Amino acid sequence: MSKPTVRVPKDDELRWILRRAVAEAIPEDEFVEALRSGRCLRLKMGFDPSAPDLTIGHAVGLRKLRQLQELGHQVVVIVGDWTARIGDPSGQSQTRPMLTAEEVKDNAETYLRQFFSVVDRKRTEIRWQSEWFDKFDLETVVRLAARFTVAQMLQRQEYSERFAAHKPIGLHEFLYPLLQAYDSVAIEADVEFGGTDQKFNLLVGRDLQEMMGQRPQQCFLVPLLVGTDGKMKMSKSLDNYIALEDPSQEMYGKVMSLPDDVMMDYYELVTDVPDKEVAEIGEALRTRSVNPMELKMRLAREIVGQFHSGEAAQAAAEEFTRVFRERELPEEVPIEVPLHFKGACEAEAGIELLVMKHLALSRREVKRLVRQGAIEVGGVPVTDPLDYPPVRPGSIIRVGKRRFLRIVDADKQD
RNA sequence: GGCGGGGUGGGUGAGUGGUUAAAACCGGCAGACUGUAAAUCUGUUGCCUGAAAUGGCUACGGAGGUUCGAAUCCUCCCCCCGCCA
Repeated sequence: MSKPTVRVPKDDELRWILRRAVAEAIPEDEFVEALRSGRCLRLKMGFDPSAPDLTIGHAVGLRKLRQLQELGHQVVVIVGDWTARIGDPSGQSQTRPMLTAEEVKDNAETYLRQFFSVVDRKRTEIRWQSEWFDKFDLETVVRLAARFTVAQMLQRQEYSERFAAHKPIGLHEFLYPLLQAYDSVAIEADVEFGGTDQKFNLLVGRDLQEMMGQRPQQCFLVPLLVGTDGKMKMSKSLDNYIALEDPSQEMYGKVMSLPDDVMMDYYELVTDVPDKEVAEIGEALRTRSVNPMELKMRLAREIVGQFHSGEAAQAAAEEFTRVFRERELPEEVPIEVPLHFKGACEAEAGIELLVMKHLALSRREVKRLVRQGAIEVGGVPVTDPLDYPPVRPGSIIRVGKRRFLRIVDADKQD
């Protein structure tokens, strides 16, 4: 493996790396020194292949990795195929079902595909925990566990909170930080990356390396991105996330659905809009000198542009305006419903259709929607649950603001 | 091992024999308004049938039982939490 040459960042670049979208670097002076040393750093980032969808919340950390790669540093991504079996004890973590080897492999693949949409694959080493943990025997595990105390574990907020709230803490959960820490030893990490919720785990890694005679890693913590609900951290389980692989249209819409007052977090954490400009936008928002919608549209374009393309962002913006501001029909309605017209030019389309196509959960819900005036067929609002206007091939059924269905002639399909 | 507390709808959580498909809040959905899928306001929010209903079905950890009737009472089981050991 050829040693990549490492570039030492200038002051303004260093400031960007260290200040923008960063919660904490521990210890910061060590980290700065490391960057200035010209040494190629091994940047560790681990993940559990249990829920493989990456969100733009994850992108905050990945973008940092990318920045450092640009300087020539080496990323080491660790597939947590062992820790995935334990489940990171975040908040209300339930016991997760054990994944089969096959599922883990699939999930890891999916994860990495998304990971490399931000991180440079060429400067990344992929390692699996099983490389070292498969060789562990009970004695090794016991010795590892013996290095830490319960009191130390209870320092972690998640544990202490659960403990205080009389919520169960499985013994094996204490193993989680230990395994993650050992990863750092196994790959001789220089810096480990994670969200602020990972602080404890990363610090355990730092301690363990030192105990085992290695140079202790620095911990680089990025802020957690708040979810689209504007309250909780973005996560798949809370269903308040924007996935890296969300289609451009949906990604755009989800950004537009952010509460106005979390926009600035997004500007700072997931865009490269320069600090000065971000500050100006923040000011405009505070003084209400600009319609917040304008600022949010800019944000949505930045984000879609980054994870898709400029053209996709442009198209999404136009489509958004058409559908939501002008309440016109979208350019394309992806859900098609083949109906048999049998030569006739019109046909009946009942409520079953909407249920079948998952535009509603039950027939009951459809009736409710009708009562609320949410359904229109071919531009005509449905007012009577019993009386649906007839449809023609090409008719569009609209449910609420954003659910659409297009009727096609089944007999003319192949 | 001993004693005590607890398991309710997507979430939090009230409810101790009928008026309870189950308060309240959150979330979800819809409508109005807005140059945002923002905010705000209003409505709605188990399923099936029905024009509608004082119609049916499913539901309060699990299995049985008492009763005309049970989320509510009894028995056994499973799980969680605390204190003591």
